[in-house]
Amino acid sequence: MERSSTTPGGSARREATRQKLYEAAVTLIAEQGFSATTVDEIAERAGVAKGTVYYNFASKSVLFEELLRHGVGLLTASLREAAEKTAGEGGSRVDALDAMIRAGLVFIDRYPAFTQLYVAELWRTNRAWQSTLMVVRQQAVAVVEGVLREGVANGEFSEEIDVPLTAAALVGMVLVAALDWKSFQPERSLDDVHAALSRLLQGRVSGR
Amino acid sequence: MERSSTTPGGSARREATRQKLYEAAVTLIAEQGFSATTVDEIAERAGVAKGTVYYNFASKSVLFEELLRHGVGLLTASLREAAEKTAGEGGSRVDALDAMIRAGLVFIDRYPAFTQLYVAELWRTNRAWQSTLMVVRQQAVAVVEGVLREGVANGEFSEEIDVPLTAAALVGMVLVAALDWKSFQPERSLDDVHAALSRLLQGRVSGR
DNA sequence: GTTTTTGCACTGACCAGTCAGTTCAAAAGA
DNA sequence: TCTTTTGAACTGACTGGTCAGTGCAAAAAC
Repeated sequence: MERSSTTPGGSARREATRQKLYEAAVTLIAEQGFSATTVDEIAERAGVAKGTVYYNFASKSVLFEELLRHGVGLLTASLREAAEKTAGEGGSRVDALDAMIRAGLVFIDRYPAFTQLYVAELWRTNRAWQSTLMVVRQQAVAVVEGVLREGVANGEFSEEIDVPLTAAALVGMVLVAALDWKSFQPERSLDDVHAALSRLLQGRVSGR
Repeated sequence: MERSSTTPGGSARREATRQKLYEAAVTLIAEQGFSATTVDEIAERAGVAKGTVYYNFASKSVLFEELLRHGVGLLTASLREAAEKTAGEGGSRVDALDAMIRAGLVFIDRYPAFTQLYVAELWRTNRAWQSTLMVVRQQAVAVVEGVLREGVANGEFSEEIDVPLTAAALVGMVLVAALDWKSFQPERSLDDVHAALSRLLQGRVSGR
């Protein structure tokens, strides 16, 4: 009997094949895009028969959709943790933003293929997983927006900032810088990249 | 007789059909991705026979590649113009960056579909048009890097900034903010968005 | 009279999804 | 302990459809 593919309660075996399929799919789709990646390729790279893909996921789209949910979930948790940690330590909201930048970089460092694929899909319209994507995106961005709002509330940030737009800009800054890092100067250290972005965040670009 | 599809010297008529094909392709590919978009669809939307597509372009890939070249060329020219104009007016390099942010926003406002498609392809590897894309990307980013270097040279920016990384981060900031603007709050004015990003650029976020 | 476009039939490769059958570990039965 | 049964998990050949690209004669545009 088939089981709903929305995760929980699967056997350990099943969960393991799912994981293998995610890993295979993420790199292939990051490189080639969703439509150019065949189910046969995914199965082959995962070391599994094609039928197994369909035993575990209702369709190619569903596999992809769950992959998105899974990945963005990890990112959101990581951002939230970074924000809460600095709050617990009594750090300023700028410190929280800085910690989140680092968390973002760590994530992208660990899952570059996922990040790539996420960016490639995010602003597309009319795709099957569009609504799923909106939901998870909003969860992640909301963490950044939350910190900005706290900063405005306690006077640390100007009341004139546009919270959603500034959040998007900050995310973009980290995203694009990190993807360029991974693509074009992968030998650089995370600390190095983090330092450059910190500087930009704190307006220590102009002046000396 | 077939003609090389690398543009110049085409008749006005031919150039017009090419343009129609670009416009049709850009929206379709932005929405669906390259592989999911069929040549038949492109031809239909352009109001042209399928054979005409192949009379004008050697293949689907070549059509797309020329589209990329064309679009990024427009962007680069626009950025360069913005940078040179403020230089001519004796503005500071921060002013130049600000003018380029505006130029970027204007571009994205006018060609949202192209921008979307460009972002979706930029960090992919192993695609046919990969090398073309690297070249045009570098042309555009180089304009930003140039302004940053001038700023460092004349003491306006810290010598410690990492030019390529900061350039990437700035591009990312504008790109993501603008795509979010177009996708989620399209009613806002360009000036509004520009003001928010200016503030961020000039470090007027923290403090009041 | 040359270039460009049209319309349309055709091909061959490719691919998402299906399904009848296999495997095997663990439960039930002896 | 050994045997049988069960069913979840997996397999891979197969199908039906799709799509990039071709070929070509006739029309339209220049």
